[in-house]
Amino acid sequence: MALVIYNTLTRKKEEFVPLHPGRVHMYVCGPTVYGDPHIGHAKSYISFDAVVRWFRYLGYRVKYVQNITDVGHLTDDADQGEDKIEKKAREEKVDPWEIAQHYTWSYFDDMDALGVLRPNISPHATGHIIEQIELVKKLLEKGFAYEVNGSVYYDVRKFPEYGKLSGRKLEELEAGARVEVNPEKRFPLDFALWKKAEPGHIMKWPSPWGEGYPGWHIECSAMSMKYLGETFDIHGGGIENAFPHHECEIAQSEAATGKPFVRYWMHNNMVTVNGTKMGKSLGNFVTIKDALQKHSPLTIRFFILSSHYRSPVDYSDQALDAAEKGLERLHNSVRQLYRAMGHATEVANFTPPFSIDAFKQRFEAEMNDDFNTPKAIAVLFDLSRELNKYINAPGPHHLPFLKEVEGFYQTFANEVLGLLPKDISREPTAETQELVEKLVQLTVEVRGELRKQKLWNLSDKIRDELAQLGIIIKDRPDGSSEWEIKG
RNA sequence: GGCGCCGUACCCAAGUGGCUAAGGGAGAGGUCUGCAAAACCUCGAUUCGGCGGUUCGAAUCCGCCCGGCGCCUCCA
Repeated sequence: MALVIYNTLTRKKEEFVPLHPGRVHMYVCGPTVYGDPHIGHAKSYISFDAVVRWFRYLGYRVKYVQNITDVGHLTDDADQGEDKIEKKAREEKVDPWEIAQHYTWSYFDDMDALGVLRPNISPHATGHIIEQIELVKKLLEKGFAYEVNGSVYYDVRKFPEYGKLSGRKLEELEAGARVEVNPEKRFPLDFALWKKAEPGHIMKWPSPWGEGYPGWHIECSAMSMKYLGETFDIHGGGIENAFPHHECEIAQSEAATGKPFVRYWMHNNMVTVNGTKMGKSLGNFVTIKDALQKHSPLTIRFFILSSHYRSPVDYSDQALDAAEKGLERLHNSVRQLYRAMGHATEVANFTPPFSIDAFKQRFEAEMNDDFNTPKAIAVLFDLSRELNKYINAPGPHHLPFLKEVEGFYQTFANEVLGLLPKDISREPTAETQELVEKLVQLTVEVRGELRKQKLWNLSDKIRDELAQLGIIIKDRPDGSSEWEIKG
């Protein structure tokens, strides 16, 4: 079954055909590192993480590039105002390079915690000044840009296709323009490729036009084409960046190379709070670090993947609590599977109680339909229901079959969606863990004796105290007990 | 004002022309249990914001209306 992707450029789902067979070249706009990442970032990068993981499952060799914007992103309207990183640096009374470094690490810390695989290349804008200058020079040579007083602007009227991604026309944009026009611009919608550094500006570089710094949009064109080629497969990012950021990237890149820039544009929708967009400038954001105080990383990941990447999702603690319970249900099922594998055998004349292959096909079909993670998750729940029924039925259970089911969970729940805890199989990782298990086992056995003697007060006390330590005891009908450590 | 999206059970959330409208949470009843937890079984939208229209057939297409949101200025 073919993979189809919703392409913002055509507003249709299209079959994915890679430019180079067997390979996917993909670029996703990374963060501007002037603050701790929030749940909105989590949605974007978890969504594209699932996309990358799915391509890898399908056998593609993925080259995933995600930039770090550490210069050039201005605070206000188009090409006015202050550099966001310099502003933050002034507020915190440190230099801008420290700000960029600090929040870059903060970003990766949070992504690591959420199980987001690192990109293959994480280029920094400040590390690619030369490439950006070269691109600006090329645009000047080709007549798509003009220099005014040490700054260089892109002449959007020279690029007739400007607006093709976001479905806008220049006249409409001009009419709706709400910001004061920079007098250096020939046309209100022209945008900065290079900005002259005003006195006191710290992050600046020499250029053919004097000391200055690159505009925001140019970095993505320069870096994506450097690492992925002048035409590449997929460019992703938040929907709010479709215009103007991605529109400008297209204009710059296609004007410079004369070739199509990107084949498939993918945009994730946003996270809302009480129905309103979560955004840095709105101040209604919840940082990932804050969220992790209340919810586990897997819960956040599960919550994000439970809605489609192109749909908005409303963040609330209640919603996260519900997600946590749902995810726990899934985990219980997998834990039960590992427990059952411990005493399963070969069953003669075994008839499978359900078809694993059918589940696999369903899962693949859902993911191939524009990465429909909510439906893929529903498939996991359906499998868990079937598996629970089988395991709860009188044994013995067929080990090869259970192993196949395990393979399913490992492949799809773990490798593709990243939703299983590392220790889900409860394999002891160290002697100490073994010792803990033996001690708990001993305690549980003693409690079993107490229960036989109907010393309920004492046995309940042991159960409650162990629960306080995170060890949950579950008594079975036949008088034996199971236990597990809750993370 | 321009462009675009959404409105599905108590909550979250799939489904975009045709089998019984996924899945999760919460809830109710049941099995099991000394109790509890977990697990399992059963129940829950004759209906998809409203009103019209197209069609043999629509939650799905078209029109209007109501409500919410996004982009058009920085934001994943």
